[in-house]
Amino acid sequence: MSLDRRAKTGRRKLAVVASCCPAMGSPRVTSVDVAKAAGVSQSTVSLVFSGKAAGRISAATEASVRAVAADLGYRPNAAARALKTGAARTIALVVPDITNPFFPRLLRGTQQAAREAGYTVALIDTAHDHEWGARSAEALQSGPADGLLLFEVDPPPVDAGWEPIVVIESDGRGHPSVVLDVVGGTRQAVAHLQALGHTRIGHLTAVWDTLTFIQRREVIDAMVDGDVPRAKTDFRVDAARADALDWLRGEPDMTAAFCDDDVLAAGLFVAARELGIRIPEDLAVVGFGDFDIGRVLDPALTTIVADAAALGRMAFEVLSEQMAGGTPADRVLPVGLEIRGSTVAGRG
Amino acid sequence: MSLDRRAKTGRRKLAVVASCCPAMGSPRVTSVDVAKAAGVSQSTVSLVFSGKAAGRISAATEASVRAVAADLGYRPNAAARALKTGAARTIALVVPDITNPFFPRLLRGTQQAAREAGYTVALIDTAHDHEWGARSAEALQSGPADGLLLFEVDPPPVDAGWEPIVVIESDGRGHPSVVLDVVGGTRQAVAHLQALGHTRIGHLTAVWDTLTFIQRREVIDAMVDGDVPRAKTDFRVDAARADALDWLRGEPDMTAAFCDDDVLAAGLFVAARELGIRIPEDLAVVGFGDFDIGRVLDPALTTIVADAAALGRMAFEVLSEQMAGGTPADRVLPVGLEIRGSTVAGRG
DNA sequence: TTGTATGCGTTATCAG
DNA sequence: CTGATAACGCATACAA
Repeated sequence: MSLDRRAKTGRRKLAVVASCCPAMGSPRVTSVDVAKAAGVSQSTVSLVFSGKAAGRISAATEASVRAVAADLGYRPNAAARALKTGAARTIALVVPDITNPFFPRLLRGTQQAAREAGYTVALIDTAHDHEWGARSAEALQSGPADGLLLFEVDPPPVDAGWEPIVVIESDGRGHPSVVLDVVGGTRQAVAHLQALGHTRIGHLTAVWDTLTFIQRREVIDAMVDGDVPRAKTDFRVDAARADALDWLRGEPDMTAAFCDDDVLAAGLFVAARELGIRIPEDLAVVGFGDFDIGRVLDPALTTIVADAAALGRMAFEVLSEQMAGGTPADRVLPVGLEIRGSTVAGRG
Repeated sequence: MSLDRRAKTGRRKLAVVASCCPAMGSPRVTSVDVAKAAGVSQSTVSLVFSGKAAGRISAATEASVRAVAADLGYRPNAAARALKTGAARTIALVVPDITNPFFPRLLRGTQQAAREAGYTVALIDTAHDHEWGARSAEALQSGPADGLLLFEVDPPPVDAGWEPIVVIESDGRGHPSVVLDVVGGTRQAVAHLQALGHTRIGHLTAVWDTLTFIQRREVIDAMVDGDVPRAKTDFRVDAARADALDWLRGEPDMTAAFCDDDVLAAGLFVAARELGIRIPEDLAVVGFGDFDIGRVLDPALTTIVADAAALGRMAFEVLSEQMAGGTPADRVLPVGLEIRGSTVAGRG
């Protein structure tokens, strides 16, 4: 009974709450409140705020509704809208390590594209916890996200309880995928080193056996004669430095190294510095990614330029197509070799 | 009429959709579907999945409900739950530049804390677009997020249509805030330089006039005699390098520089290298943040260590308190000076 | 221990 | 051009 009365005098509620205690909870203004205050029906308010007012609601009415709404501080409730429409206008991007400079750029590109399309991006950083990644993907499917961008996370099977998914830099297993031209980039890098006369080329590689790293290993193994000196390490400067220290000591006749990431290359630089190994005279180094950390090294790092932002935008486009009901084709983003001082003395 | 019939034979829908065309849209399984298939009521299913089954639903029933649900691929609809409960179990973190190494770490810390509490973090990167930041904050209040963590974004007034907000590294204007002990850190750094005998100490500062940078300027101005050589620059290595080049040329008698960020310091290093200025002999350099980019410089960068992850965790804790209805106190996170080779030769 | 009924705030389909 | 009214899927007081 008293509830009914409250509903009928609901308009007064606002003033009361505002002057009472905002901390107690948000004074939620609904479309009904706006309708009452504006003297129109709730559906009119809805029409105005869902952008479907054109040609259906008079300009005067719309203006007054908007004015009243602004006055009351009304905002459409996202949960209710999502429930009704079945779309949250949110996508999730799941990445293994937001701490690696590649991923912030990926996120930024994704977010730019998403923002233009009116989508919000929720970023999930799994910190290389595969299970957590998989569970996040699972959880996100329940509805918080209308679509998923998965970087190096095993996607759920295509047939399962299901939602638009695009896979980045890994095997789509049926889902559309977006990848860098890792094979092409690695070939360029190795060819560059070989053109410089290097024959004993090492590979400082990631500890993870995911598609992108497997491809690099395969390309290098195929292009380089004999066995390839190889060390696996974590994508952190200190870890890379420590592992590179051992590696360099154990491979005295290695004259060039391909690193799976600029961060690894930076670790290798530090190790080389400690051992008195000169770059590029004693050791030529190539990285992957083109991060700031490679540009400030002395000499600057030759690297494979990967446009992470473009990859993110591309991934969003593909996801868009998929959310629109299409069946997008896989895409490959070209990469380029940027030659700097770490392979050619006196350069950059 | 036909709608009613569909509702009644709804259970069959699943099989049809599954065998037909998954790409057409997700075969949404609802708690009603599960209830029917399990031969229980919808509320029983709800009880099971909202974790309130203990002592109310028999173990056998619960097990069978779960089995059927798993079989059908049921996931509770987040929007419906959010609508009903009024909480999305999501918070948003708004940052100015995810590309700066500080913020990924901040995010990671926030996410760790949030995850433990069962919250998801949505990251919004404004790319230093203040308006976009403000609008995001506005938009997020509608309900996608139960609470907001705002880094260097002007918070909406406390009294407005309202939601829990914690402000990081800026003026809360009534909202609880979490900040680094920037004043203490800057003091330590300047004192360190002065103890080394430097008197002409410059300041490579940010182009933004936000609280944290204003504080640093004030501390330095107060501690250093005479005018302080100062240059403003963007938080990008190339921008910092370019600006530092001019700055160094124009300030020949400056013997030490405090940089607002390790990224700026890295730019300064590159510029100094190009000009043949030796670090630390000709110029001692202190950074802020303790990023990888400072560790790989030669010599390594003396810096103010700011634990971004801890700041993120702290911010989430404060937000938690607030969401729980409390009125948390502001908090300050201590920072420490890490002395390395860029100020003291032969060190690190 | 389980089932029934109701409403969260929206959107969308209709009459008016 | 506008106003009732019925879902959307879940949670919860209450009845059984």
